[in-house]
Amino acid sequence: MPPMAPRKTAVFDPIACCAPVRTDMLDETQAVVLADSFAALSDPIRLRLLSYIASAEADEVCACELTEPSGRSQPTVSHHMKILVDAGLVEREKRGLWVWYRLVPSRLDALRSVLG
Amino acid sequence: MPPMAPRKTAVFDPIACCAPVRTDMLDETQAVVLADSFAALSDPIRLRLLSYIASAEADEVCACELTEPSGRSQPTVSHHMKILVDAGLVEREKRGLWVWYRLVPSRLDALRSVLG
DNA sequence: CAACTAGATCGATACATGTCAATGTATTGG
DNA sequence: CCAATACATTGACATGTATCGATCTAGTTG
Repeated sequence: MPPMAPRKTAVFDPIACCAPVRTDMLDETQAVVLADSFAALSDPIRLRLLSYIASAEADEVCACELTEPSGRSQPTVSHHMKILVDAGLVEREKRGLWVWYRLVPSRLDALRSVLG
Repeated sequence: MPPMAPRKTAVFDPIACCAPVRTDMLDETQAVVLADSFAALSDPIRLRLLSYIASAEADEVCACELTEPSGRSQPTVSHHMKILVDAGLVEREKRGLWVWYRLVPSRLDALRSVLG
């Protein structure tokens, strides 16, 4: 049996905004929530969709603009956008026939801070 | 057809350390690499294992110490640690019978900066 | 070398996920 | 109200992933 190192106690702020992965041990519940967020980023198509919106001049992008650059069918893009929206990384707004997507920067910042 | 917004051109530094998701559109290859990294973080057990190592007093943790707090079998823990190591987030060193794991902070920082 | 041990690998199973054609739904315009 | 349109949902399929018991591998110790 190798030597035991002492461990810090886990003190956690339930606000999802800044779970300190690198300073305290995550409990089961926090881990599930965070894993879901990272799962939304774990697909190349979704990363490209997110990046496409983020890199647009305008702060929102029409859904009709996403199908072609992603190289996937319309239902597939719709499916992936739903995952990004459900993860809270993107906001969806329907205006008339069209749907517009916007980033939710605070959520991206939150995820970023989790890695710090 | 809704109004078209002009788009920035994608200029990319192939060094994985700082792909700017929020300022330029990712190409296929970058997206796959990054998606793999986030996939390593997309499981609650792996997040807890990572967090366990990160929150330890010592800068390395014995594999034998990981099975019990994770609540999974030894083969399952070994499987998840391999994924973290393959993703470059954790380093593995075998000394005698035991295996020791260390974080790779630069990789975590890199992933963090991707969200910025 | 033989017995023991820590961890990796294998094989099997159950479940999750990406994908698209087909169809459904809501909104607009004639 | 009817035809057209933009997007969502459904159904089906293939692939990927988490899990664990059983076994293998490599290092240690007598």
